[in-house]
Amino acid sequence: MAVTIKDVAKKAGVSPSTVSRVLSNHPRISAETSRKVKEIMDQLGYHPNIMAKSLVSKTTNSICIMLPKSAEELFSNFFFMELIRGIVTQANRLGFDVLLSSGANEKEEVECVSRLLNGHRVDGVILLYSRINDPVIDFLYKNNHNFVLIGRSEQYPDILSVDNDNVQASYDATKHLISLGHKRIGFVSGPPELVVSKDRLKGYLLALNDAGLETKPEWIVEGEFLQESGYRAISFFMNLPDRPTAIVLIDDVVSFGVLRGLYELNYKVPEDLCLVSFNNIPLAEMSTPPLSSVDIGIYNMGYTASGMLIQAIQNNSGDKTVPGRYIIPHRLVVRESSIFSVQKD
Amino acid sequence: MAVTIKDVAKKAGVSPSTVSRVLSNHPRISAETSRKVKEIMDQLGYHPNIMAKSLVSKTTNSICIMLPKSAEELFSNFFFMELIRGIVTQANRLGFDVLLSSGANEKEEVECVSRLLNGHRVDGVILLYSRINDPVIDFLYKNNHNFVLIGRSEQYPDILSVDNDNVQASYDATKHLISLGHKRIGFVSGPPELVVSKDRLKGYLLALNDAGLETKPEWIVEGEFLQESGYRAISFFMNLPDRPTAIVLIDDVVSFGVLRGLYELNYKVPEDLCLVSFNNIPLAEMSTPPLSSVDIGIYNMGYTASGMLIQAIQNNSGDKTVPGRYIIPHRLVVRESSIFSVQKD
DNA sequence: TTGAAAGCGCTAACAT
DNA sequence: ATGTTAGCGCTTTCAA
Repeated sequence: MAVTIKDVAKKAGVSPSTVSRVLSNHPRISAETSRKVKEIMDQLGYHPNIMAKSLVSKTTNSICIMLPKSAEELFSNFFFMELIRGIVTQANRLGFDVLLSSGANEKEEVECVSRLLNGHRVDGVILLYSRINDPVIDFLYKNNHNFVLIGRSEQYPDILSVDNDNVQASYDATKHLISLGHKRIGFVSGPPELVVSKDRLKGYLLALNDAGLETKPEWIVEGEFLQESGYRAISFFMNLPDRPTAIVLIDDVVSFGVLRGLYELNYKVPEDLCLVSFNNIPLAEMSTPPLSSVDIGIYNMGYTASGMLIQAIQNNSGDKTVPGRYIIPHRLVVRESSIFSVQKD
Repeated sequence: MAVTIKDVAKKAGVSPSTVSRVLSNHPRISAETSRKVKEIMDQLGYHPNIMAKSLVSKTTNSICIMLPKSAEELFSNFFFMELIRGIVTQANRLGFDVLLSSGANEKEEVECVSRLLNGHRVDGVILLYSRINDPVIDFLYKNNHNFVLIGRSEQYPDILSVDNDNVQASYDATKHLISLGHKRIGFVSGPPELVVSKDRLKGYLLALNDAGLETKPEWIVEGEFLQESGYRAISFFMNLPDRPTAIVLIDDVVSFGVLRGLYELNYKVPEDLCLVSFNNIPLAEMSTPPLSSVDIGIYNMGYTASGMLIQAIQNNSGDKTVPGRYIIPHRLVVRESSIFSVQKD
């Protein structure tokens, strides 16, 4: 049997409550007793039972990360790992543990957060994705749980969320290509049910409109956050009669597929086609040619989301002065994949 | 206040213990009461308090994943994300939650697992890495905790672990290059404190020896699981008077750095240098040229480790018939980066 | 088949 | 500054 607070109390000749006070650095405890109790504690190898503490304090000092139903299909792994690193780092710094969960589908996801939150297993949840019309968000919102979104919700614009200004980011990326003289610019998007796909598409269209450039439905293709998407998209694009001379891509990984496809078709980047994508993963710098990419501060998003959630949890019995929405700044990193200027035609 | 077992009991006109029995599918409970109680449960929106249950049952149905101190520096993110996916999937399937933790250094890591395990927060731990002389492993082993290692321990060969036969895998990769006629083969290793680096180096040397080929200290360089390592290594290799015509690399990501470096130096793969690396990440297939790589079944390793740990936890009060060590099979996937045969010289 | 009661390890009034 | 006491919500003998 593990050593409990009572064992420590007995051996130290004090009451259990005194030991408890020492544990939580209660102000009104004599330095002497504190020292003695602490000594006995590690003499006995005492470790507080976290479950017992949680039971009475009604707080778990834990948060939960919900992975999307099929992380492997939707996103580049890099994105998630980086987000998670940020979340875990900040949570640990603030004395919180992090639980990782996922469901096979939306129903399971709801059941999962419900079990965890209502079962007092965790104090709050971070969703790593923002889907349009998400039942998980509905559940969390309606039951007044603590949660923060990576991204944003269209239905509930005021909920806690950490996001980029994806419209602006995409606008910037597109603008960059326009400034190089490109007139025909394509867009490879992500899954349409994700808010981020929608926002980036919007920014792209806005930039073209502002520049008075033509937009064509066939210059926009939807895909996933996978190389295959880029690979497929490119054979489509390059066969168009009026093919784009540059494209904006939802994710660096998609660019890799494009690069591969272009190589096989014997096209050169940036001479035949300029590329700008999002996320700026480390590999972007090392590809041939190095990829222009919008750095969106993924780690920072995770870190910030984690801090926001924990602040919300701790403020919960007080005033609700937590800001609703936090925008992580983005930064376009121009590399070789987009340094080719188009000749006047 | 949340609804408790008592509220359900009162409303159903039974005792709390009956409700508890319904919850755990106790055999001796009438179908009628069970039905009625369950009805009341979701009528009231009852959710069992996981902490309270843990406190009395002395089991948490949770395991913990320890991330290495600086995941970002040591390994490709892909590797970890894939491992984690496997662990979480299997754990959830078996009704376990997964906690994610990390420490800034080895001391913090020990403190962390100690707090979690001794504090009855989790029932067991999975270590995602195998370092030589690891104090975390010491701690876990000496305190008789439930844990499994991804990799293996040299000090404690009998502990639960999931691993590849890395010596053989590296032997196979090297043998493949030898069979193409290469006589001068280099090796880019990982951090020397990792067991996996040691094992793969061993397999490489073994293959060269078995083939009666020369080995040279300058054909072996140590690095990290980063592109930069490959990038640096290659400028070193290519300046050697008797430079290798092929290299084995510890990780695909390192190969990407090599590819970039070779491109800048105006060398061609596989004509000037053949490459084989480990892990077979999705990008390996999409690089130019596609990379030959040893698939080590990362997801499977995580999945298996998770299952083993949970089995160990559940068997703990019974017989110790859990197998100590599980080897995940590997498979060399040959692609363009290594299809060039050397001419007889 | 069900109920009563004790207790898991801890905290937090309320005393002193 | 410290002790006493009463639970937190659940499971589990023991009795009925």
